[in-house]
Amino acid sequence: MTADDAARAALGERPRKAGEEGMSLRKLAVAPTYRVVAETIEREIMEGRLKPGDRLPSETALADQLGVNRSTAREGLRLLEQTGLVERKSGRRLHAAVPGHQELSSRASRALLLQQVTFIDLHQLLMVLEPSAAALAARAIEETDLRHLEDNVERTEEAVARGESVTQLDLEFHDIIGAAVGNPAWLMAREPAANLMFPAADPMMNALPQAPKRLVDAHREILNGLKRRDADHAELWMRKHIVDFKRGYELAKLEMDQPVRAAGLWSKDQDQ
Amino acid sequence: MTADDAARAALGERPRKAGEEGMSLRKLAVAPTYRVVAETIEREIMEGRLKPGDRLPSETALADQLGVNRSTAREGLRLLEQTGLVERKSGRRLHAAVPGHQELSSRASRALLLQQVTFIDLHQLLMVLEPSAAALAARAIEETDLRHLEDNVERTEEAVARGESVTQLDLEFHDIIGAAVGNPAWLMAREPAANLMFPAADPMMNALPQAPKRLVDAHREILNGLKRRDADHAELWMRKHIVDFKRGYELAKLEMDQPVRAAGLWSKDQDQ
DNA sequence: TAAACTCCAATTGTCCGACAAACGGACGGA
DNA sequence: TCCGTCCGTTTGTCGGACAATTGGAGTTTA
Repeated sequence: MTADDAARAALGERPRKAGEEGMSLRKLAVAPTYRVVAETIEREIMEGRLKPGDRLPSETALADQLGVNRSTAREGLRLLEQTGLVERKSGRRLHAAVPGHQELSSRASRALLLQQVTFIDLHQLLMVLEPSAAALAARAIEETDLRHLEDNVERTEEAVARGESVTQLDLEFHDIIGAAVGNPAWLMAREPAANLMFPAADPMMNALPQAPKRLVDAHREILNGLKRRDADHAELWMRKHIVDFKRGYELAKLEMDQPVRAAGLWSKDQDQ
Repeated sequence: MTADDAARAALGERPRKAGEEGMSLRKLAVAPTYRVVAETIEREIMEGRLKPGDRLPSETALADQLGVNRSTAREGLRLLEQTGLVERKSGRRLHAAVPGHQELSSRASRALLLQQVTFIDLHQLLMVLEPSAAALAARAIEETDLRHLEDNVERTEEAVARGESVTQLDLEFHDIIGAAVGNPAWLMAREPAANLMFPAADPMMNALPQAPKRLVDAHREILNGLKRRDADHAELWMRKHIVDFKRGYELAKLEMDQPVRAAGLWSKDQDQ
């Protein structure tokens, strides 16, 4: 019995010996052991036997339990590490975790880039999502988020006055509203597109002198709506605001149906 | 010079010797080499030096080029493998690839489950997305997709007649429309939620005898709208349809504000 | 000439063993 | 009780090894 077989036995699989007598063509579609390892641990987490926050066994212990070599176990852990199902607390030890929307949406954004998503695509989606987000947020938003927005708008005004770029602050403004909806699914739906579209508007801001001012005004109105819990007002101005993005893009004569290019922030998100 | 240092040198990093004289507190946040490997290859792909479909170097070649051990290179590859940036063509060899929305959205769905997303959350999002999808699809949908929808509706009618479950077909119907929008960002926004909500409606279908019939009727009307390129009609009926989901859930006295549980299809997507 | 077969080198999956560095605690002293 | 030191653990990385599988090159056959 090879160690390979031992591993599969321990994991509840069947050995994949090729030359057995009287066998009926088993052995198809046996996943590599490292993937079986990852799936095993994933199942432990998804089915609640490992709760978020729990420490995972050490690599050696894990390899031992599963009956595989430590290298193999490690490869399985790498798979999970990328998924976000396990994370490092304080450097070393691995803990089970629930994948945050950040990692997932940054990956999704990258995928969209590779899929040659266009400005129009992003705009089409956010044109639908953002106004509704504003309306929903008007009912659900908490005081602290309102303060964050207030603070954000003030900083944006200062940035405009100083002639600095406002894209980052713009992104932040919309993120806060997205989060204020209080719906994890909503966050996940909007974030990949938002992360690409708002930064993609940067060239437009540079080309049109009046654009940043219009942006702040719109943000201000949206914020007013939210503060008054006036869903219609917030939604209306959000819609105007998003429409403005496209109009600005046209005025600046930027190509809307070309694949968007990665904005500057795309190499720094590697660390997490 | 340890091999570790060699690796970092080859990868353009700086060594992380601890006891250098006159150093100014470097060495913080040096990522493990396997991650550097992954990021390096990822950059090759994102910046177009490795185009989708290209074969990656063999593990040994890769390890050699980067000056790291094969085991380390492998761990880096595992990270990418999960991301979907590399995939196996015909079993063995690795090729660069663009992550498909399927892998990403199944991961996202799993994350939503762990984040305790509720039926209300999912419904709130799809209530906004699906009607617009219908309207947009009415303008963009192609003949072949219309045929797929026609086929889908017929199969759904048969399933209803036979008293079989229609959830899978329902999901498929909405997926086709989502795809017909012709917007990768749209797909990514709706799919994670759709994959959870439509199956979550299964218990409701069982509890309410008239529900499947209403579902088919709505699908039929939506399809009619799409065929006539009548965006308003398609959107209207889609809205009714999605509203019905919630109403059905209420009638069936199912808990809408409890975390949705994984539907059956959650263990089969492991193979890809 | 095209299709089928054979065989080998290349590649992957897995294992074994080893070691330095960093971390986490236990332990003992102030 | 607080703090610094010491030691066992754990992780990151390396080297080498081997069986199974595969992609092709080269050869035979239809």
